Amino acid sequence: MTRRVTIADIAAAAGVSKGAVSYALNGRPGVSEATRGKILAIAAEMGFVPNRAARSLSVSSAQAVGIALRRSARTLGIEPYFMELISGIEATLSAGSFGLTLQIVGTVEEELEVYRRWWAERRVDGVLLCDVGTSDRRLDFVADLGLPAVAVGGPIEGARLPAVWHDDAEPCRDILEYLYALGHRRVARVAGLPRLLHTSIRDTAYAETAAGLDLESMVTFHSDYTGEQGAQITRRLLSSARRPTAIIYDNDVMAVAGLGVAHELGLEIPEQLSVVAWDDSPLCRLTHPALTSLARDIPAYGSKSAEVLMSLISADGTEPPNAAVRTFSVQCRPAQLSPRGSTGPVPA
Amino acid sequence: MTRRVTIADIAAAAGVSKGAVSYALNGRPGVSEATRGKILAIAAEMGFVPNRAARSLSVSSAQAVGIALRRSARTLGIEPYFMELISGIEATLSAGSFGLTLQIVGTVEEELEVYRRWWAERRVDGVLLCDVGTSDRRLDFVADLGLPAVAVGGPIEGARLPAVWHDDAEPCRDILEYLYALGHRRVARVAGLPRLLHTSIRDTAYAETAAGLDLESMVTFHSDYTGEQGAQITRRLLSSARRPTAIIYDNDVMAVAGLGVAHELGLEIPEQLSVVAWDDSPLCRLTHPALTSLARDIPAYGSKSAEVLMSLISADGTEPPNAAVRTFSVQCRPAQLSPRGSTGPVPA
DNA sequence: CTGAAAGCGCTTACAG
DNA sequence: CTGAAAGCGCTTACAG
Repeated sequence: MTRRVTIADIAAAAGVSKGAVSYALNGRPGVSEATRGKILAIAAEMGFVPNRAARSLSVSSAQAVGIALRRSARTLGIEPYFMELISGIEATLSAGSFGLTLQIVGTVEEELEVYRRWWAERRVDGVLLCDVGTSDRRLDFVADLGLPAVAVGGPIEGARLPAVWHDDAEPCRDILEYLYALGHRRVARVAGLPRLLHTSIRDTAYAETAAGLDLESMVTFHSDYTGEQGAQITRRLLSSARRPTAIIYDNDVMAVAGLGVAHELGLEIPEQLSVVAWDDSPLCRLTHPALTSLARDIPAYGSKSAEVLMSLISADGTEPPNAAVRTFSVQCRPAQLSPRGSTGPVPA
Repeated sequence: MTRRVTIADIAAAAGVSKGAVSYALNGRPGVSEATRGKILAIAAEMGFVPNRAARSLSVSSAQAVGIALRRSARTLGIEPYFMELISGIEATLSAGSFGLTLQIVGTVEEELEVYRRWWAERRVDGVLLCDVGTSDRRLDFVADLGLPAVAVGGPIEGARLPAVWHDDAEPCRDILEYLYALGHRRVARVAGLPRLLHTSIRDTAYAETAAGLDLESMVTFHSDYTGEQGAQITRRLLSSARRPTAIIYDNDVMAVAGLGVAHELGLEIPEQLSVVAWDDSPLCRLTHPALTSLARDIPAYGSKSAEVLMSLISADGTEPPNAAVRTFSVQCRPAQLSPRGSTGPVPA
């Protein structure tokens, strides 16, 4: 545990001032190429790594972004979505030598408080907002705070911050038309939390598509994404008089749970029931039969979000209220239908 | 976006020195109760939040701990284990107003490099080492570095750092004796990565327990924890001449995959095959029948690890090479058998 | 109990 | 191109 080497040590060893060392290290003008090379060599030899706190204090930036997650431990664990998203985010951040600070919160109020504190402390330079809601207090809050932020979800009308999103409507149309082509006329959907933006976008898309097809029924039940609710709703659906011949689930966890219920009731899949899952995690390939799903590249989605946030942060210093940057909206590739064993034609 | 308030502002408003403000804010002696109260009131009114970087630079501590995860995006996502662990860790850290810095790495070399950099930068005050191996380079590396660290796993012989762990041997005995009591004589195990410490501990425990019972066979296949390998090994096991009547999986993901294969082969569960999973995530209740599992409180495990690390960090300043603290070993409650529908007696 | 000052390790105008 | 100096916002001995 030797003493940490600082720019003062390098300056002494190189026989120059600390300022010169800083210029050399940061690749800025102010030193000749000769001294720059010498300084760099000495720094490398001494194993110099700049102290973050000192740098942050000087440039008034944390070189870190934050994510506050408002989900319970068990919900977070079971949803492959978040870990995949975080993987993508983290990979991009660390490539830009940004750190990722994570905090789990219980309520919106707590979440807002975390943002306020992080920003006041300068613990982060910006945040990523997950689980965007239809009417989301956080959006205005961070904008008012002046905290750089990117919404991971959208599109958001009248946004005061950039959003990274993918079209949820198109995949909804795809899957419904696919099921229709397979002969399904009674389709049910186990949807996510109604307060989430993408749930409401899907609600609308399904309703509009259904209106254009002569379906016998298209019912939707909202849930909290847990396997418990997925199973419970499925049980109710499958016990009804004219039960659906196909069920679409808004996440993979509920689809797996629904499949379990179908097995429990002795239904043959896909002969007696077709099942579709959103979010093609490996979970979908674990079941028998494997689940037909709507696959998105979630790590790429996280990556893109991090990228936009980093550009927002670096842009922020130069021209603060840049409307063009703020309302920047990036659309990712929509979910693709990935048909597997859990869907099939309705027997004549 | 008003200017951030600093202790200088408070000092000016209160008519005292910056030093007095610092003493008052940190609850240290050096100010009278009267001025302390006045300073605190002004600070609260002005919405003061101390700048992290400045504090870190002064006290030479980051008020943050780091976790480097060496797993792929998809493996991380599918394993509820990590998110649950992180939830527990994070809850405890933020209660102590420590931040959590997360990084995902590809190789051990990268991981070691991350530790070196984090410590040199003072980006973290300590790290949590997950996925402890039987022969783990990281242990000596961080000890040599002088970087405070806690191993999340153990027990570790000749440890130079504290370990938080739970006994894996006892649950192994429990489950094997339970299966034996149900009449199972041909038991198979789909184990985790052989390089991981807990895998080898379980290997030994099963072997020793099996030796004391008159089993016909007790085979073990090692895997990488993915559903793919779980399914593949299960297929092989169930296609063999004298196939096992019970299979124990080292994680829940493989157990779910194994159950899928059993369904695929038309086996009745538990009549023709009993299935046991380690790690009782909600995943185990999603299947039909629900999986008998070995349940641990993983968030609590993470919590405890974070707690030990924080105490190690605060102890570190006072008496650096404290052997008693360093080799501190905390044993958590071992996994408990949670019987559900996937296990049953062997038909006569 | 209180104030003035130095220091943590960087960055960045500002003179030479 | 280079050096000396001030400053980022805290903490902490050190005198009064």
